[in-house]
Amino acid sequence: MSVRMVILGLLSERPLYGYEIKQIIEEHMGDWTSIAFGSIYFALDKLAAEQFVEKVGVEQEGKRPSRSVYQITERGRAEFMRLLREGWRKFEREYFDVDICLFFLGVLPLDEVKGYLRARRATLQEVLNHIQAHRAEQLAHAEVPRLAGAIFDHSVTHTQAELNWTTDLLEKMETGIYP
Amino acid sequence: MSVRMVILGLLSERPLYGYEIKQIIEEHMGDWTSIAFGSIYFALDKLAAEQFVEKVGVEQEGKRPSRSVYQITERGRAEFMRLLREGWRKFEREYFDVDICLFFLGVLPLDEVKGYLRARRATLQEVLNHIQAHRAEQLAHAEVPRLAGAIFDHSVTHTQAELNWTTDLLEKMETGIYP
DNA sequence: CGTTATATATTCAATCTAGAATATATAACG
DNA sequence: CGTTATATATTCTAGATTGAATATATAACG
Repeated sequence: MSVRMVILGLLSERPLYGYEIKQIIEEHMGDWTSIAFGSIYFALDKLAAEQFVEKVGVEQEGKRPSRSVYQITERGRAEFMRLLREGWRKFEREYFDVDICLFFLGVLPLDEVKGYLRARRATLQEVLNHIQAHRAEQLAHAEVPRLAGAIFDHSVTHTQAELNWTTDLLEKMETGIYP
Repeated sequence: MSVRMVILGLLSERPLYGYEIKQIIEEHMGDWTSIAFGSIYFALDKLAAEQFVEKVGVEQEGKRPSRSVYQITERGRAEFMRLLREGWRKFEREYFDVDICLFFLGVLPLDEVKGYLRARRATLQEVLNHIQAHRAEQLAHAEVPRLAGAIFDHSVTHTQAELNWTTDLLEKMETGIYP
């Protein structure tokens, strides 16, 4: 549902075509979301069928592929607000593949797994550094909305949480508490 | 990929049929994973076509629907180990719908959003209490493998992280730092 | 100036997922 | 004992998602 939310949100500011939406997402939201081309065009089709958006025309620059521009409708604005309310209200549990790997610990040699955990720990530390550096850099530009800080903090918090958990698990494995 | 991993993992212990796999997942892994019927039967079909599992026969108790029992093959065991290695190695960034809602803050009245954040904070605290109680209860039974503790900790860590972030964001909104 | 790389714009096939629909068996209950 | 609820077992459809494939335009570079 977040695909629909992003598209309606961006279209609520001005009319856009598919490729442009992809570009905006990558440029302005790339740190905390990712949506494939297929998903965007699929969602635009569906939203148009539901009359939440409508095709306002087909532009073409020179001989480049023509582009279908969509604008949001009144119904679409209402739907966007509904989706936002739903998004704020719903709390989704998230699942981690690593938990499944851990559940089947014993299938792979223990030392091999410890190696993976050490690598994960290192990667997580790198990711954390990267996010924090990127955060500082982004927020130096005053143009970025203030809330961008909160969104960065979200990533930082969860990455730090994952790093803490990984470090703790590895320590318990190395001192023989686990498995 | 986690669907395949779970199925191959469970089949690596003994032959099972689809519904049984669903039951085991809900009973033993329900706290940290969830797989729908459709996904299980789809994956079994696919795994069979790839010769990672094979149908060993069709049981039937009385006049109940017959059940197709699958067992893992040697190729399947190798594939399972490959998937485990891949699972340990890959680090997947996760995205949160709430970040998108936050990006579009300003569309809904600010007080309404604050209300949602307070509700989220309360829900998160409840979820945290619930996990911790459940964790204590589960680990009291000595039969549960020791690593179950680590998996619970994973949920606890991330739920706590989410709670911390939410609390912080709300505080900044209430003291006027945000938006 | 010719060649290669990159950017523009969309479509498509392949895959995966959730959950309702189906159909029957047993348990529960007054 | 009849009715309702729940458990067993799978199938099926509708929907969603990804990433490659397609086709052209501009930039880069020696």
